[in-house]
Amino acid sequence: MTAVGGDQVAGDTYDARALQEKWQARWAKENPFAASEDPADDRPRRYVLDMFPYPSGDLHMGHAEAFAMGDVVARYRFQLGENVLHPIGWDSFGLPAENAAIKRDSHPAEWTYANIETQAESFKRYGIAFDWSRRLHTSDPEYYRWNQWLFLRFYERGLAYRKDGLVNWCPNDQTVLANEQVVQGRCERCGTEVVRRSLNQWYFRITEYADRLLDDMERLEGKWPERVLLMQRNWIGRSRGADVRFHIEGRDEPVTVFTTRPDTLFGATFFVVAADAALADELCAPEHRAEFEAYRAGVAKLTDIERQSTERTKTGVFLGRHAINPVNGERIPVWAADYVLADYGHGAIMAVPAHDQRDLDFAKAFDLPVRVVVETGEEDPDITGVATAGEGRLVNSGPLDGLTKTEAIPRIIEILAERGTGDAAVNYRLRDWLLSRQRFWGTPIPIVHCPDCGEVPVPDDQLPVRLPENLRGADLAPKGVSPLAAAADWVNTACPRCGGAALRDTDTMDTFVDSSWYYLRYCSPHTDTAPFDVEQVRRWGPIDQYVGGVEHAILHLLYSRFFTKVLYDMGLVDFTEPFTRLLNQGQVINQGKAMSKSLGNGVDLGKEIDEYGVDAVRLTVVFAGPPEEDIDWADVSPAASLRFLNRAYRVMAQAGAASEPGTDPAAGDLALRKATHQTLDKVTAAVEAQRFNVAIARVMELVTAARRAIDSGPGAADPAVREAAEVIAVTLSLVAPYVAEEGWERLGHTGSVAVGNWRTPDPALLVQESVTCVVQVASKVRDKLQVPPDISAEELERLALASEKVQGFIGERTVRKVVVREPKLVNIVVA
RNA sequence: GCCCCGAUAGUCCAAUAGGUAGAGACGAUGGAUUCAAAAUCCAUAAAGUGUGGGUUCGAAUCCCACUCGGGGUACCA
Repeated sequence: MTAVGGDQVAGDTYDARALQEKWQARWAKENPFAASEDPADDRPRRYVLDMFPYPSGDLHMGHAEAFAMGDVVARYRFQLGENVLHPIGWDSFGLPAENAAIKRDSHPAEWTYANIETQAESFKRYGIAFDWSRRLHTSDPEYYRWNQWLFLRFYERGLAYRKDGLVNWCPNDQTVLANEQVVQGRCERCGTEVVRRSLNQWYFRITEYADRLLDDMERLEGKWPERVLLMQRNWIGRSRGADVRFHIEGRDEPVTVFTTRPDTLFGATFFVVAADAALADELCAPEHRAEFEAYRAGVAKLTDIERQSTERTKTGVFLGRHAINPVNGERIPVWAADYVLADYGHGAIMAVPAHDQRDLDFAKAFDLPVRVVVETGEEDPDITGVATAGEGRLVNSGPLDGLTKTEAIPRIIEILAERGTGDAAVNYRLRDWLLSRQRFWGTPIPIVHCPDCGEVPVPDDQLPVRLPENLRGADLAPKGVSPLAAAADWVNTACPRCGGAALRDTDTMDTFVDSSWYYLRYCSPHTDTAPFDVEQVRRWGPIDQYVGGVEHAILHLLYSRFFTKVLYDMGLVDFTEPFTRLLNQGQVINQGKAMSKSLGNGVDLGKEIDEYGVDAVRLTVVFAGPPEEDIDWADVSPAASLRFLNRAYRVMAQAGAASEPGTDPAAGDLALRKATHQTLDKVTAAVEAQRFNVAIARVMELVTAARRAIDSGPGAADPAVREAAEVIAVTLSLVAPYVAEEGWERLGHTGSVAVGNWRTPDPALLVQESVTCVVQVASKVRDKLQVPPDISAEELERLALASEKVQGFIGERTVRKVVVREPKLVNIVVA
């Protein structure tokens, strides 16, 4: 190791591994990143949270990126001297642990907790500024006990309930899934095609909160990524329209349908009931029974993918019944079909083939009449097969004739309401959250089924209902019912109400329940009398900055928002949105493809760290581009990051060797001082705006400026060089904590650089005495002038016109107009 | 199909409220250093902003259409 630039400083290339060990030990001892609970501590409080990891193995590149981003935010807040809460824990219930246990003939806890330890060690090496004392694992009984407690509170409020219904069933994982966990007709985790099964399951009544979940998003505007808000809005899918009641011949009760186009009611030519709805079964006339049953059986066999294919031609059967259109008394045939969904609206529709493509496709398939009721000027849908949806006047619609859609909708609703056959109505695409799972490694549902008392909640003082510990390996294999059912001594229990023999509910909760409120538990992780200490949550909540991947855009984020609103209604939290700001970091990919084991193109985080060191890896992921964009590992260079860090380190080491801390920078080189303060100003702005890659570019400039000052300027001993080096250490600490600490120490400081060292730029050093003004003639740059920044428009115009170059370009032409944007631009418009 | 987002040197990316297209980096080329190489340092070249229109004194930035890429959603009545 030879010193460069003439300064003999020992070790001017840093040894990443040695620094990592040295500073990890120091941080472990000094605990600089613990949040203060002292009520007298009046520093601003800041809650920064990364979505907690699932312990699937060791940390990988994706974690490296996500946590590096979150740490920039947290460390910036630490540097500002704020009281920062930046905790870590594990989302440690879930299927992979169970599958591993089956394979290894062990208990899921073994695999889970071993992985957690591995990840914890890796996080420590990775240098994330966590408060380790708040660590939690959702699979601990001390944690999941409160899932049960919360479930019971939801149950008391009618927000947790059981119902029969068609549910998504994954044949591979042998469990039901929530709607949110079915992606394109496939199981979100294993990719198996999901089928529908009719089962009795537990649900959370999230639909009751649909309006609030939707409307409260207004307050997240500008603070959450626009696309996440959009995805949630679409997912909730509020549509406004009307409920219309149709009398069915031979049935006492009318059947209600929901429509967003009540204005087209006069165009309804048939009526369709979801084939798998109970209503279809009930309405079916005896002479059509056989045909209907055959049809229904065929539909039940289809997977969601087959069923949802838009290519598929419409199918259905006539039920041998007729409905009466409430506005014109027309008799229209009632059909059963699978294009109508049993669980949306009322599971039945009025079909208006002229103005709805699906209804038209059906009408064409079964030769049903098509009646145009909106004159849009488009071709006859009965001929073209294309339903018309444009604007136009209503026709063939009695009292609505001549009206536009916007006029007709309120009018028809009024008419329906007067006759008592309809009302304005709202429907949502969002369904209730199916929360039971037929798997082992999750939170047992704290309900006992008693032959006499029915469904009985387990009393709070008997919580937690612990998972049995004697099941392992093959005992956990999926059988279509929860493995818990096999634990006879666990299942058989006394009814909490009557004391008689009863059975425990054997399903476990969706693990998204765990993650819906974990952020609250961090505020008081050791509380054992409640899920969280209400006072502590009042102090810390809500989260100022949440960081995580877009894959949770609807799942976790929607559930967590729902939980927060319920807890607000219960008076346990005083805010209604859990995550004030959200940052979605991108993914790390390789050569254009997602990294995967099967492709064998994975980048191993451990190897990268061994080769380049933690700081270089962190710098690489943060510098690669805007945080929300994907990083292709083929496009980045950790080697280059390491080179830069060495350069920065050398500047700090040389400045440290040449001067003492506390040197007054005022006497230093003015140009470098200005560069330092400009950098500080720009880095602060970039970090605040979450443009971390730009912030790093600014630090790079300062390193270059300091390098030059040492080599060919005032030299390493100049106070301005020390000032620059210190600012380099402080700003670099957000991404390269080890180099920053070591550099800070080399600069002669004894404490950690990481906390409370951010500086405010000196405004006097930010003002520039002259700026470059561009003078354009006909929008082309023809001259540049050095002018004072506070120059007046008149003066600048005079100077610009006085320029010889400019005059040369104006020539004989007349000046029509002079646009002056002092102090940076003048544009002379010529004829 | 519908709805969003994006496209800037060979590559990744910058460009306050339209106002000099280049901050930073990778790579390339040349040079210094070296017996040579690595490392280090210095220098240079490189696009007119996906395409076509429009608004404007002036457009990467605003508007319209299209192309390509990415994402969401999929019979939601």
